[in-house]
Amino acid sequence: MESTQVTLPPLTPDVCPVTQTLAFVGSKWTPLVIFQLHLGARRYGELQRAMPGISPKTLAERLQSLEERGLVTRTVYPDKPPRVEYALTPRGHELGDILDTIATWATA
Amino acid sequence: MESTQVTLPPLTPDVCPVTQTLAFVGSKWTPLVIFQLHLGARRYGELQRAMPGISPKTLAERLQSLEERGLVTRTVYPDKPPRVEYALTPRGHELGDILDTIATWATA
DNA sequence: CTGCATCCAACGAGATACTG
DNA sequence: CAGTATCTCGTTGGATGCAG
Repeated sequence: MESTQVTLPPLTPDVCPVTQTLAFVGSKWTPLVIFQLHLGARRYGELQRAMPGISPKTLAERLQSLEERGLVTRTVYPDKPPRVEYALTPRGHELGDILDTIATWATA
Repeated sequence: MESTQVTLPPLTPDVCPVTQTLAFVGSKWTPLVIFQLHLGARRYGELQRAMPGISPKTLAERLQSLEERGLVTRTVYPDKPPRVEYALTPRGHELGDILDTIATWATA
């Protein structure tokens, strides 16, 4: 082969899949949310307590974005009081693995 | 082994190496700059032409940040007119490889 | 050619209070 | 418990003009 065939993106940020991915996971708190869920399913309140300083608004936003992108599932158990559990999808765990790689690189 | 040993980060964004890395590469145009340099050394003007729409200010900012973090080298050839060449360091190429991985994941 | 200085508009994210 | 609604502020990045 002549080049390593990585589906070379067009050169504007809006249409580059890598740029879009990184802009998304680069938003504040997102990596930590993924890390938490990579360890296992978590409830809303657990996540909030695990990440001191995150606002409810931001946490909800992150979880919704992740759900829209098919990276997490949201499961509602109609208990009383209500219980909602978040978990990574297989594709979300793949991303979690990539974050692990970055962690290794960043701390080397 | 019991867990995959990834030096679990503290749970606030400011001190998480992964968060810092992703916030940085997630800034606009940065992935594309790295991509370009991952293919080979480039001059300032070449980069600007390769990425239509990037402003000189932003390009300069990105290159300086990358240099400060030890990911690119800046070489000045005292020609007339002046010529400046940018290239990835070994560590920069490692990051480039990670971006390739993300590209594969993102386009799968 | 390779940048730096300035000004400005847009977006992201925190604080806080309130609801199903 | 699990969010939503506002409001506000800081930062990012684009446009432009000037300098070495």
